[in-house]
Amino acid sequence: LVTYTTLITGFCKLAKLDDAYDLLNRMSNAELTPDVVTFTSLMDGLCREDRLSDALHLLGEMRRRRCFPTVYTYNTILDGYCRANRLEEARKFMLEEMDCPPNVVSFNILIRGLCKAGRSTEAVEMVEEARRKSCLPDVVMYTTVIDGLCREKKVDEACRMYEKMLQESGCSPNAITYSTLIAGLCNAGMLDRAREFISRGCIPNTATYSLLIDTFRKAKRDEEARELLDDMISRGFSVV
RNA sequence: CGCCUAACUGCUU
Repeated sequence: LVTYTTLITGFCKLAKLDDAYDLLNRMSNAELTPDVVTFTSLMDGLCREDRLSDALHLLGEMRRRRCFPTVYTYNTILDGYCRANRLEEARKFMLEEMDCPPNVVSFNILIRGLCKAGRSTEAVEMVEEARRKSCLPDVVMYTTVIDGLCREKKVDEACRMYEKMLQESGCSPNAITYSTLIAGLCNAGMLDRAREFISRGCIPNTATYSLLIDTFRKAKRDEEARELLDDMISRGFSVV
């Protein structure tokens, strides 16, 4: 069962739904009953193909078979609503249709949906809503909101979220957080602030450095670009 | 030990 489900998950991620369904049939032929993970993976595959209504049907089908959804299953559906830009329905689903409490991933999915829809201000509010509902904001949540704010050119507010993140217990920025924030600062032309992050505690990766160096060059600040490159080398990055 | 969420890059284009 695990082997089949693992393969089905793989096909779903590769957007090879036909192959996934083939395997599902072969499972039944082998007298194996799909479990909640199998169903969740298939629903994820359907959602990624923008087939939310089929995913919802499958949810009904699994319940009919006395196979009960978990928070993973519900999160998959939530993400399906968000992909379809049906954010109000996503929210309604979370509040009314789930028979288990949402977790931090549930909120992260909705927050990402709001950000993608250019509604990052509401996303910021939802961080507090999550906290009220005992889902402590994590690094993914903060990074998502920071990215959303940056894309809407609200870079100052993004920096404020970063500061807030530092106050949060059990949550510290990682390389993705920094590359997100630094990309936002670069796009806003705030090169000096971007550079401060590098010189402080930030964990940069190659992509972050490359973007920063490139932005300095475009701003005709070759001297500083050069310094960053040296900095990069001295931190042990291999430069081609 | 198998399923859900974040930046960049690449693939699907």
